[in-house]
Amino acid sequence: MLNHHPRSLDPIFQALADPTRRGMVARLAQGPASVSELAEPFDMSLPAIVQHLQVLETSGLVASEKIGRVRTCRIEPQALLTARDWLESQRAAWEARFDRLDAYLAQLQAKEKKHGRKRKSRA
Amino acid sequence: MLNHHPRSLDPIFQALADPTRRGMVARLAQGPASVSELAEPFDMSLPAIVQHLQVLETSGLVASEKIGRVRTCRIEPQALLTARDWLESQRAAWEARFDRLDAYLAQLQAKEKKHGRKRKSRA
DNA sequence: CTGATACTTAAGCACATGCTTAACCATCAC
DNA sequence: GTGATGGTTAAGCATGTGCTTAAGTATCAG
Repeated sequence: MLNHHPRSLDPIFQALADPTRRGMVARLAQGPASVSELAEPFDMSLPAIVQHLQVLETSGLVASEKIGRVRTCRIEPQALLTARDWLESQRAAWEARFDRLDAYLAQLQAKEKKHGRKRKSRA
Repeated sequence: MLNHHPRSLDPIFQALADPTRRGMVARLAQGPASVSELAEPFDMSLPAIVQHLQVLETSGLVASEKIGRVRTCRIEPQALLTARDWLESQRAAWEARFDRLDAYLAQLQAKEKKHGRKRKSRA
């Protein structure tokens, strides 16, 4: 059984629930960038950008390292995978139940065609 | 080119950034449920549950219909897919850049050796 | 050294979020 | 009708979020 409710998903989804932070993630998916490079597309003060960056780092989606006076940020793909896998497992669960329902309905119809009386008992 | 920053991702990720709401999504992935059924696993007042449900509905992750006095909720798989696909596209972008970097490094190494054989550096 | 660059820290503020309790409304069973 | 069931609405409150400006630190360029 998969672990469906790890608390670590909280900060990941929280971090992704903001267009500025998603923009940063998308930028970093193309390769590492400095803080100012990350800030450039956004009409926002640098402290605001740094705060977004802290949210991303705390969530584990981004890591960074300071060399000289430049902080270089890179994406942390494992956190991305953690979120994607949770979503995928939910989708898969939904589809499995959909398929079971579908099979059940097909069976119902098949039996009705033949005899119109016999029914499977399982729900 | 895919549209990477639709605003509709905001409420979806926001909705998923809470363990109670993820629990409800996981429950609904197994099949429809009433409000009280959804509330049952959580140590929380019913109005709180209904508020979480509203967040899920506004995000498009869940839909519901009231029949008699019972509101039946079901998952809305398209919203789940929207979120999953964004994550997957970021992961894919990261991997593509990783592969390009890898190829570049391999090429560098080949040139350095002048006559050296090609090597895979990503075992 | 001097000044510019690249952040960093601190404080403050408006608004959003996640609960609560109390009261209310609409079925359904009898 | 009465009462129980399932849900809804309203109000309030503590805490969190997303910015801002102002001021500070550390490095590099000359």
